[in-house]
Amino acid sequence: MSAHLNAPQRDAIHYLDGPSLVLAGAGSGKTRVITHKIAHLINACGLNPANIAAITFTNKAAKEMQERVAGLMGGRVPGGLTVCTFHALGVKIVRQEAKHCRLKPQFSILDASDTVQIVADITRDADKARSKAMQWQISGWKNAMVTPEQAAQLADNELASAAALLYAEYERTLRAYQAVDFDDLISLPVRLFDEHPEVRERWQNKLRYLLVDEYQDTNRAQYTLLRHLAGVRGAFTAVGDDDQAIYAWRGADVENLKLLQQDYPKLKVIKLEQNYRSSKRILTAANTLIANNEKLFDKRLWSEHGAGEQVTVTACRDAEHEAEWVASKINAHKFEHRTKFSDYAVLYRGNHQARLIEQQLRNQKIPYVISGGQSFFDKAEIRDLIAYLRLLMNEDDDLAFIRAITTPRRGIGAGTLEALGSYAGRRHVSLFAATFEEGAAQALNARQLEQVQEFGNFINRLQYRATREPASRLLEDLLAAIRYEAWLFEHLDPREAESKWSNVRDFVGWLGRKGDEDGKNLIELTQTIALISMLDKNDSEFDGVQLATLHASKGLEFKHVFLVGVEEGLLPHQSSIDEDKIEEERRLMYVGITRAQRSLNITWCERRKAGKEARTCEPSRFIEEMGGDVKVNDRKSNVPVSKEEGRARIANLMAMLEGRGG
DNA sequence: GCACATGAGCTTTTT
DNA sequence: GCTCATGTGC
Repeated sequence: MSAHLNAPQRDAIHYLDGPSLVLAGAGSGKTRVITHKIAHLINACGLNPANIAAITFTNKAAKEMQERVAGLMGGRVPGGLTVCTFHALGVKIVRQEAKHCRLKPQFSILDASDTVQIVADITRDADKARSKAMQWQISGWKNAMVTPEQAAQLADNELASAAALLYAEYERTLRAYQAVDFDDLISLPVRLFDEHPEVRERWQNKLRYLLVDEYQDTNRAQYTLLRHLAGVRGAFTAVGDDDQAIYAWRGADVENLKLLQQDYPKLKVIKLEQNYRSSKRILTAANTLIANNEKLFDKRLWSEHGAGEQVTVTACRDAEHEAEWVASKINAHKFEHRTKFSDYAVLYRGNHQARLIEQQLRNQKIPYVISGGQSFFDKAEIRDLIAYLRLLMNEDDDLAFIRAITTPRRGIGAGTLEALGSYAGRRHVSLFAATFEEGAAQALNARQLEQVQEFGNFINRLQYRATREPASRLLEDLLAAIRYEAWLFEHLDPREAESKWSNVRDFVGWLGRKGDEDGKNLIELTQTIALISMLDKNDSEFDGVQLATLHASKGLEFKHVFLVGVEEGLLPHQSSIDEDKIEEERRLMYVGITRAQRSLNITWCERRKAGKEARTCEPSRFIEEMGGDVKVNDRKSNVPVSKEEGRARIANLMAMLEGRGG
């Protein structure tokens, strides 16, 4: 096993005398280092798996880490081993220590749109963009461990001052709902450990060795949490690459790399510079591009691979043609090289770009998977259902109460809710609790009271059953009781209702199976729902082209990569150009390039629709910065007229026939 | 007082 | 294309 490891990798794995930082270039085997180190700690050092935690930033990375650890450890993740995201670890801590955080263990986790709505509710401001900006500001403060009092001092513009005024009430509102936002999942444990040394010690003794993936993406709060957990022992390995820092917008600070050296003077720094992933031409393009950035640590990636295919740059007429070209190219390439669909990835800057790509892939009968998945939980029908689940778990969750009681419509509208809300506000109780108070009879008229209490009783009955019956049966009964399917078909056109209902079926089926597999009831499932992404389940088996944002692609690799929309204004994004944040965009491009093993195709559009108007685009400066060893495709051949498309269709058909025959 | 229909505006990246 | 915001009928 060790035979596959190079010298620096072995050093990184075997070094256990103190804190270490592994600077791992793209494709240099950093996941291999982390997973082998876990195996080493357990097998060679005799550490109990329950005392080890590997922390990642995304669910996807956590899942891959688990699979690879299992691969090293005889097919199973060792019992008790923690491999999860920062936020999932935060949830675990806050749930277990809920009373110290003044929360009940069944607190709700709010997502981005919930928190924006809370800000809007507090300000009674209909301007959603402004609410969003203020929530953004508050989130930034929380990530930087800035209190409401400090925020008031720091605020240097009108919006920030307004947000500072809101901040404290925002926090009070969350607590009143017995809810936390994503930022709390990090900052609450930090505060907990600040205030309760004995709790901190307990966790330090539980998690005796920490491995942190993508360290360059930690924000201040996450770093503080890491320090609390690592304590003076400093038993941790942080793995990161400053060239792949792409989360500054979320408060990540590459300075944390420097800070680590300051705070742990004995920090052992190990560099991994041999790239195992990409052919030389791709690696050279990546190196040449990233050389345009100021470097924090000097690092030079090299590879033993051959030169490989030339990187291609293709200009397309517009985004439709771009998508069409990519789809045709995949079909043709697959036929020619006898590859699998899952060997291909299409990467893009923004989620909205996925739509056109999806359309074209469907047109050309190419199977695909979209990673990211968050958007699935953002769909109205899924949020409807989650509102019920959240309410079952935590009846103080007023946001969930309002959404559930009004969806589907059951004769309760704004008027009723306003009356109930103002009564609940006077009594300082949740909407749900107010429903059953005697005083509610004065606040509401007889019909309103009856309807509201009927709903309350309905929820109570479900709650009673939720801890006693299998999740799948309860979900079925819930859907039947609220007549969700009928409601969808009554007020939407059949196609839309069909699609929404099918999403609901997917979600319910998935949740039910998960409950049965893990032996969890509905309440327990709901506790983790905000943090998991459902699309994690099927990607290993399914043969489809991978669609992902550049951010979501980090940590993954593909034989053949298509990087689309590489234009000024998109990559680098206009807002980054305006704010002079080009370097992070360049790193994003670097991440995209370094995903590719064998071939890299870059496309850009001469015209792109921005809202209604189509506007003329320039190729991204990054294309030039990659150096001259690229093949620029002739523009005429890129307009996929019927000939190209026809050829692709035939190729596709033949591939299908071939598959059927043997 | 409530539900439904139409229209406008918006899209950077994630937990 | 998809959500939210506002106006009209029951």
